[in-house]
Parts: sequence; structure tokens; C-alpha cells
Amino acid sequence: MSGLDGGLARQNDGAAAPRRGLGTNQSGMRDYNQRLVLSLLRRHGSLAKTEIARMTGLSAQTVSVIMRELEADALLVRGDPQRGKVGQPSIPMSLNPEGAFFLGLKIGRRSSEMALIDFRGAIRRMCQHSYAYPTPEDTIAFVTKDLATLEKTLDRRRWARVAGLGIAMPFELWSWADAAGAPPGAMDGWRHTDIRAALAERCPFPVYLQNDATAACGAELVFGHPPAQGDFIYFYVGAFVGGGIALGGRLFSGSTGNAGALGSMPVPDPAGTMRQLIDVASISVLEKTLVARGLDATGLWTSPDDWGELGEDLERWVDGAAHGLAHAILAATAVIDFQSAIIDGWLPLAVRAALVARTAHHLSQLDSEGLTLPAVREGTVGRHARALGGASLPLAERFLVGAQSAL
Amino acid sequence: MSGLDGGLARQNDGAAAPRRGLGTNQSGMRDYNQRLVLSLLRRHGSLAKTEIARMTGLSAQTVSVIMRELEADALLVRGDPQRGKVGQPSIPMSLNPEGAFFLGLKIGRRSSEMALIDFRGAIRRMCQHSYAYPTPEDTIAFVTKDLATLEKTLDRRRWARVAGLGIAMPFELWSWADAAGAPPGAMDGWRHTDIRAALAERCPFPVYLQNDATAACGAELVFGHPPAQGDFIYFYVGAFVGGGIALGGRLFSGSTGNAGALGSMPVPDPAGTMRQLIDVASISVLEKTLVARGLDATGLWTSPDDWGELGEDLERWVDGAAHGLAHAILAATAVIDFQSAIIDGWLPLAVRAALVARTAHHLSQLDSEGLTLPAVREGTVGRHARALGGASLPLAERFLVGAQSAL
DNA sequence: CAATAAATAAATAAATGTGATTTATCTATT
DNA sequence: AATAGATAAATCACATTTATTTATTTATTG
Repeated sequence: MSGLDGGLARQNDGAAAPRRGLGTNQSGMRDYNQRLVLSLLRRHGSLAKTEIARMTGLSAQTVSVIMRELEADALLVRGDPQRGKVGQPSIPMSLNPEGAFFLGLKIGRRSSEMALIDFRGAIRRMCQHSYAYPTPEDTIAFVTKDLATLEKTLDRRRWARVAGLGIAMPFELWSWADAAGAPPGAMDGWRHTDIRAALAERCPFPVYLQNDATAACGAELVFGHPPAQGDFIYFYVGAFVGGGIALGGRLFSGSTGNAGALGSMPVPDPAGTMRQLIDVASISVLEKTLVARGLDATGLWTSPDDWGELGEDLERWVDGAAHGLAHAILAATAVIDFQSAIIDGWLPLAVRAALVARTAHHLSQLDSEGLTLPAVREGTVGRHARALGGASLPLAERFLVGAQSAL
Repeated sequence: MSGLDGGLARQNDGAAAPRRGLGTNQSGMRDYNQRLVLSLLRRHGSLAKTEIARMTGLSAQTVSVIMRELEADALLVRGDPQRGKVGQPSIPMSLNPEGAFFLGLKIGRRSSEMALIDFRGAIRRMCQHSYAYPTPEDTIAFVTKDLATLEKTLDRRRWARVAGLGIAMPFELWSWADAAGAPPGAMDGWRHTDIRAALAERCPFPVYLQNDATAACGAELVFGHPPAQGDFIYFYVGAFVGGGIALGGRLFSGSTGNAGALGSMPVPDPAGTMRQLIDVASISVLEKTLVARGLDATGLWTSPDDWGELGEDLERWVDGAAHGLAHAILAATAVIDFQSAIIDGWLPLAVRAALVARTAHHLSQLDSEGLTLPAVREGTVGRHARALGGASLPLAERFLVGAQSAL
């Protein structure tokens, strides 16, 4: 069977997928169990059918049937039989990298990125588009052109297996007009454009939209090394800092999609005045400092591998940002007992490491009576987390259990 | 069939109830659909089979079978046929108040409460036990005695239908030793006693344990008028303030059970110093003020219907508490986009109303850029929310969809 | 006006289809 | 011989589909 229409897709069409408030039926059950198998394989890389049976509590036969079907749909591939143990050799099954492809589009204030990833999460293609400020028309043109190239580059079979496009974009992009140095009103187009719908018209597959930092959080969940588990809070430090929430190993985007709006978290600055996290932990704050000092700050955006020697300014920014992040983590922990806090961003690795260490330090200084503090950790996905997070949206929607639908 | 063993109970024993990480099978599906039907009836009071079918998306026949079974188990009763419309008259089905009973035990620093509620949530019996400070032995004796009385009072059929006991108790009760005016070390017994296990030994039904404010939140969800829906944050203002979280109409207690530890939320006091919410919004703070002024504050605990004339002191406390609550709500909203914030407590109705109004006012003064503020509302359950919340635990566990198991 | 037919809606019985489980068997290895 | 993985066949459980029964209102007719 070529394409994805015969596989999980059809199952979803049936009466009642386990959406909220609806009943379950057999299709829902099979669909759930298939997704469960795929999720386990994603997490563990490669498992024999019996192992899956043990982990899920399903009978060996059921697992056998499900996995043979997935294999027939080319979503799984069998590995070399493992000999050397008593009994029949076990055949490790793993995700077929070519089983499906996903597109992720990140729209930022200085550039857009479009990523193509395979079923195992490997980046197959990544292209960038820079600008002074983004407009919807420009973005649509960029995507359309890239899609055309892609359709030519990939063979027909692979193109048919592109399962969706996920857009990772900040909420209310237009309100950055001034910060991005755009002429007033230049970005008003965003206010009235439904970019998701506009792109969906031009794509033969479903298109999803999610806040950029929330999407990045999803990338940590699906493509992390290892994939993040349980309940955690996530920060993506970009031009502006944003956040995401994962509960029970699943992205939580909230009823309005605005969960994890950690940039708006009130935090005290060293003087005790309450400010929003976005005003202390964003890279744009560092940029402003550098510019005020008459330095060239464009390297912050163009060479994320190494910012060079920024000395005292960088150190002060890291400390301030960490101070704010620590407070945000503390407050968030009073709401949800997160197991860990993950920090990633458009940052050189050394800066990210320093930021995490400093945040952990500040956090340990705060009054956490009655709380169990989460472990503060670096993200494992890195700079491109937002684009990859976009790509994770169609993946989660089609192939993982209980994803929150992203519009 | 007498007792509950024949009904949903057995279904639960089957292989895979939809617990996390496990597969689903038919029993799980039937169990889920049964719970769904019961949840809908709880929310809507009384529904015809066809209405349930429409709401769930299940076929009329499936609903028919499920509801006949529930009726046979005496969990549902049929109402008078509704005539006056075209077609066969519809028979409204509703929860049988006598279908099951639940016990809720609240353990507080000055008194314990034990409540018996029926399947519809009506309080059938409520008894109180006051003390200078609680000990595990004392509590066990109180419960044991009350259970004996209950077994005598209820007839055999009803006693067999008691589905469980839920304990609502603050975390780390022992750490209040000083605040409760107990001799040092007197409450150390709690540190080493597994009260849930101790009571479970003495009960023929399952026993659950939950943080008291989280349990109260559960009461708002199950017994509220109307039952609260969606995502909300909940505060119970007692001797100490505590909180709870509900997501998607379900109690969320987190991986360690410490979600909604809102008492530990850092909030700025008017001077700008960061303090924990518990230090500004607890009734004990008001008590301290009154005692320092040489006034008798016992009325705060003994006459929750009317605190009398406390004048300026009360007003100042309400304002301070509201200020803290507003900040806590703001910070929480940056984590989860809550639709509402519900405030209840051991408070006279007028004080609760004033606290809510003042909190809403303070909240509107804060910088909420990038957030959608939740509506601030009074609880609908009232003072006994904690005991009722305890009783809601076995109810949710047995009869509602997707409850987080409480230990 | 009463009797009757048509339409509608709820409830349910029987047949059907889907999916998980149980049981038995085969294969490969120590 | 013992053990463990894989799977086919038979069985069981549950939801769906289709058709039927029952109860009622509305419209029509004598």
C-alpha cells in the first residue's frame, strides 16, 4: 500500500476517536493500541513483539496482528533476528524512517525555517529565509516555493507519505512591529490573516498551528535524546522567551492554546519590582544592552554557534535571565509539581549551559517550603527546536497517543 | 444484585483499565462508556437514552444495553415518561441516590469531619470531632467508632453499597505542631503513620488519600452547582490556604500528588518582598492579628456562619489575602490558561464574597499582557468542601471517567 | 366530532462486523 | 528436555447496523 491513506488515517475517520466527551468504539480501541505501539517504539528505538506485549499488557496475538499491519503499511521495519538466548530468536522491530515525513515551519521575527523530518525524527532537509520583518504574503510565497522544490526532490512515494505541516509561530506576531524595527503597520497583515488556512489550501496534507515555544516543547517530547517524559516545564530562549508545558508525556496546550505563556510570568527583578519574564530573559534584552553600548549585536542572530566575547554584558544578562527563570520555575512548581524544567534556545551551547547552571543556583536560593523543586536541565533538541516542534505536531496528531489537537 | 460487586466493580478487575502506558481492550471500552454515561447523568441530572446516544456519539442500541445494565445494578432509576411530543414518550433516567454511598474524612488542625454522601451527592450524615491537636491514634479511634455506628444505622443493603472512603488531609500535618499550639513532638506520630493503610485495614472498602485543598477542588468538580467544568484553579481558604487544579473537568493531582500547592506560591507583599501565599491569605494570619490585639479569635473556627464585627482587622486581612490570591492567579495563568479561578473556604458567605470581589479587583490591576485572565468566582460547595472532596475520591475512582488515582 | 391514517420518535431485538483473548502448535535455541 | 518467541484457529466481548415494536401527535375523512 503506498501513501498513508490505507493505514492509520482511515481508522481516524471512523465514528468516535476518543475525543473528549465522546464514547469509544472498536476503531477507537485499535487506533489507540496502534498509537501506543508506535509511541513505545519511538521511545525505545527497537522492540520485539513480545516485549511490546509485556509493556502494554496486551496479548501476544493482538500485538502480533497490530505490528504486522503496521509493517505492511511500511511504518515498521524488522531488524536482524537476535540469537543467543533460549527459545526462538526475537525479531526487533523499529520505526521505518521512510514510513512518513513531516514538515515544520517556524516563523520568527528575523527569519523563517522550514524543516523536513523523517519518521524517526532525523532532519532530511532544512532551509532558511531571512528578512527584515515577516509578512504573511512573503511567508506564503516562501512556503509555496519550498513545497514545489520538495515535490520535485522527493520521489512520488515519499511525497505521498508527507503526513502534515506544523507551523510554529509566536502569538500576536504583529505586536512586535516596533521591536522588529519594522515600519509601523507593516506587520498588520498578520492580524487578519489565517496563515494556517492559507497554507492548508496549498497543501495536500493537514496543516497545524501552534505557539512557537509550545511547539519547541513538543519537539523535546518527541525528538529529545532521550525523549522527555512525565510532567515538565519548558523554556525556549529566543529573541523573546516563551514556554511550553508537558503533562504525562503529552504536550498540553490548554483550552485556548495559550498554556505555557511563561513569557508573561510575573517575576521580581533584583530591586523587587515585578516584571514579566519576557523583559528579563529574552535575547532582545541582551541585544538592547549591546546596542546601547554601541556594539554590533547582529551576531546574536546570525552566528548562534558562537557569540564571541561579550564579557560583562553577557554575564549580567545570563544572571538576570536565570534569576527570572528561577522565579518562574518556582511559581510554576506551586501550580504543577513538575519533575523537571528544561531550558533551550537560540543560544551557543556554552551560554545555554551557563544559563541552566545559573538558574539552578538561583532556584536553590529561593524559599521552596512545601514544594519539591524540579531538576533544571538543558534541552536536547537545540536551536532548531521550534521548526522541529512544528514538524512534531502532525506526527503527534497522527501517530502518538492522546495528542492535544493543535487547531 | 445486592452490593456493588456485580456492577462496575468487576469490570475494573479486568485486564487493562485504561491506565497510563497500557493497552485497551473491550472491558476497558465498556468501562469507559459506562463511566461516561454516569458522568453525563451527574452533570445533567436526568437524560433519556436517546439523548445520551446523541451526546456520546454511541449508537442508541449500545446506550440502551449499557443503561439497562446500570439500571439492573440499581445505579440508575427511571423517571416518569415524558409525553407531549411526537413519538414514543421518552423515559428520563437519573442517578439512583441509593445506588452507592461514599465516605469523606477531613482531618484538620482543630477538628475532623466525617461525611456520608449518597450517589447524587446529598449529605446523609455528617459528624465532627474537635480537639486541641490531632493524633493518628485519636483519628483512627474516631473513624472506627463512627464506622461502627454507621454499620448499625444503615441497613445491610446500604452498608454493602458504601463504595469507599476518601481522606482529605494537609501534607506534612506534623509541621504545624507549633502553629496548632500542640506540645512539641506531639504530632510526630503523623510523620511515621500511614493513615491510609491504617484505615484501609479497618474498612471493607477501598480508602484513598488526598491533599485537603485538592480534595476540596474535586468536590467543586463533582458536587458543585453546577459542577465545575474545564480547566480551573481552586483555592480553599482555611486555617491555612491551599489549592487544587482541575484540567479538562478532571482533578489533576500531579505525579507526586503535590500539584496545586498554591500555598507555597511566591507572591509580593505590598512592600515588594516575596512571601508565600500561605503567609498572607490564611485565616491563621487573621487570627494572629486578632490575638495580638488581645481579642478572642476562637470564633473564627467555631462560628463560620458569622464572624461578627471584626472591622478594620478583617478588611485589612481580606485586602492582603486578595492581593496575594490575585498574584497567585496571575502567575498560575502564565502556566495554564485557566478559564476560571474558584475561591472557597471556611468563611462566612459575606467574607467569601468580599474576598472574591477584592481578588478580582486586584487581578484587574496587574500586568496581564499576553494572558487571558480567568474569571474569579466563589465556590459553590462551601465550608465542608474538604470532607465532601474526600468523599468525591472513591466516587470519581469508581464511577467517573479518567480520574487520577489518589494513592 | 369520532374514527382512522400518516408521521415521528423512542426503545429494542437480531444479525453483523471488528477486535482482543485463549489455546494449541511450530520453530529455534540452550 | 526445557524454554521462549511467533502465530493460526477458535472463541468471546462489544459496538454497529438494520429492522421491528410501541407510543404518541398530527392530519384527514366520514
